[in-house]
Amino acid sequence: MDITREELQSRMERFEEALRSSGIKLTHQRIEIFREVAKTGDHPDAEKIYKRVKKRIPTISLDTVYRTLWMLNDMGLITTLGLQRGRVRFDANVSPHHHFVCARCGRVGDFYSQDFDDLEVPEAVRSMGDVATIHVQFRGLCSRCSENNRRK
Amino acid sequence: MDITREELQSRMERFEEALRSSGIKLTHQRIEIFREVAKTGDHPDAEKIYKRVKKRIPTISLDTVYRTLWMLNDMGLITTLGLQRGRVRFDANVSPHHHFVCARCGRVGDFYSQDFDDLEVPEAVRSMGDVATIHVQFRGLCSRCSENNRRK
DNA sequence: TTTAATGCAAAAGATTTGCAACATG
DNA sequence: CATGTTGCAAATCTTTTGCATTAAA
Repeated sequence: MDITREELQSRMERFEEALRSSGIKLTHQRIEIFREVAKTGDHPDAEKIYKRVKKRIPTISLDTVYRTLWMLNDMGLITTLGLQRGRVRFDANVSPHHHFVCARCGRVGDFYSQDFDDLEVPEAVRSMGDVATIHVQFRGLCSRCSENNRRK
Repeated sequence: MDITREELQSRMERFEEALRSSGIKLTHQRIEIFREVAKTGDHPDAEKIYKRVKKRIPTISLDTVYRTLWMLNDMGLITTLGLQRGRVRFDANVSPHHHFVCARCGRVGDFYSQDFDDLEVPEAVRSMGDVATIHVQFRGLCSRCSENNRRK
């Protein structure tokens, strides 16, 4: 589930502009780390991103990957999903979208729905704070896992 | 945000029955660990649960807490939320409900909504797998954090 | 009594930090 | 050139595991 060339281009531009306007340096490693998260539709964890970037920057270190990912998260350029035991996964798709998560293997599928984006915020929630984003998550067995199930 | 005496009672009974019918032993520590998660409306992590149970069972060990929590999760008696960096939180409220999460401090508020429980599963999701649960999550600044903000 | 569960200590895994060397603006 | 950023190594924090001991059924 990869992203189009145009979408990637536009994410990269948004990223470079955001860093520049915050006075944060555009380093080689930051660019490659963001590109790696931005170009894929899967939701990699820090280790996976590290391995992929390492192919292009062999001297990069895992802690730089972490530092960069959390910085990008704090700037709102990527988001995190906490879906598996003790491991955070990152998502460069910051446009409103929703997820299907496989309860067995952790596989995540994105989907879009204007109806879900526009869901009304209940009164009970408004009293808790200012809502910025809404996110709907379905859980269940993905088709691959339920096939494996049947075969047993 | 604590639970009524009746609700706690009913959760405890469901728990004991579930273990008994699976042939899993009802140990002192399992009972106290479950009670601790069941009786609170906050969404504690393993460490917090450990500290609380330790007051009543001073010799309990952290690994027993972990083992028990994951077992309860696998049995569907509690669920997990992955909301903070590298730390899993547990929730004994398994009836359908939804969350407001503070983007800054991680505070979680529960709310109920029949409308959200009944949201229609889009075609795009049905093709990914069999949906078992739906969960809507709002993110934003909680009222406490936005007050602190204003004061600065 | 039998078998599963616990506690301990140690390991493993994930993430963070201090600091000297280095690259960007 | 000044300052922010990196890589390294070590530290820290969270979670898991092996094994002898203990307790539930």
